[in-house]
Amino acid sequence: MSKQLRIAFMGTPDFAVPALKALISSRHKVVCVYSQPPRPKGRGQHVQESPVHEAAKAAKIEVRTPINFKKDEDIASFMALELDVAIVAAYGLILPKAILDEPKYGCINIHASLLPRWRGAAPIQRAILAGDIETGITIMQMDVGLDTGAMIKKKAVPIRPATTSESLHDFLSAMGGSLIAEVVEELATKGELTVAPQPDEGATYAKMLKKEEGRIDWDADAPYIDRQIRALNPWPGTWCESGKGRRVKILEAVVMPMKSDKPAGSVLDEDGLVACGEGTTLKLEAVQPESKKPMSIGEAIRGGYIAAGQNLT
RNA sequence: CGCGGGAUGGAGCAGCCCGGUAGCUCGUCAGGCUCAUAACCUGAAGGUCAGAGGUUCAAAUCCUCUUCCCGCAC
Repeated sequence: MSKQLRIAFMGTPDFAVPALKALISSRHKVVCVYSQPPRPKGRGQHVQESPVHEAAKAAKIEVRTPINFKKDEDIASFMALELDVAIVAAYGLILPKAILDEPKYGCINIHASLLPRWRGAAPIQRAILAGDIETGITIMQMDVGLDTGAMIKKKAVPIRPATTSESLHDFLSAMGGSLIAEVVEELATKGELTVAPQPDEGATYAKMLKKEEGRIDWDADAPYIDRQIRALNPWPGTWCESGKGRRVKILEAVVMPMKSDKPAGSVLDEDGLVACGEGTTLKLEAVQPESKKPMSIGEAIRGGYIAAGQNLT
């Protein structure tokens, strides 16, 4: 049997938690976890530890939350860990070369796309928004570029018409956990990694999502708006305004085969059919008015939030 | 103490400002109609009005506090 590896885990949001847990339950040793520092968050601005931070604490692993790796002392304490490898998943910090090169086998990243497509911050959402038919997980050796390192392992999953960012996120998150466990075990057994250089050809960048991208432009065609709803769910949410400046999130909708010559944004009937760009139509299924809980379109209409004949903007 | 909205039968709401018998659209149940139906007609059940105090002859409604939920911001 090969040796037990000393691992550091670096990650922040929910996405990274399954990977951390997979490593904790492996035969290897997670000696330290790095995460973004606790910040005021959410309603009430309470200071909250990141999901990875909490998971690490629950497992009684030392957690470090440096602002960045510019200070010598932070680099020194990282070196003092005498790592075999560092596993990075949605950490939220750019790692300097000194850190990348420090562990014996370098730093390995879990990325939620089929690289080189969708390098960057929001690969899951961008893949859905763009209408890709598949995406996946790439495990790669990190280098100084942004998600440009050599690829170790890749696994694809289909994007179906009902796929949302939320469901895809959870699936890829779990898959990332099992893949990284395989890679680490492989590394421990063979003492090296088989890597394939990542081509720049076909590379695209997944820019961070902006709040404003969640606003619906009813002049867009229904298939696009549908992808927008699925891609931006649950964050930042897809929304429009319905009378009186009240904001309404659209949680679910389906593209309908009917055509309409009504102005984009018109609510056509009591079932929530809405006219979109180029004559296409979209039927709303579930919405959430400002200050209210999510509800079906039927409830929203009975509640007076949406009415046939009105214009959504 | 970041800003704001909300809590009323099973669901979504109205009523609150100007205290005085609990209302609407649905759902549920029963009966009717129909070849038939998620349709239509008739009827019924179902609510400590989030909780606790206070004011009042009288509180869903006015005052105070508590709990929970949500949107924004982040």
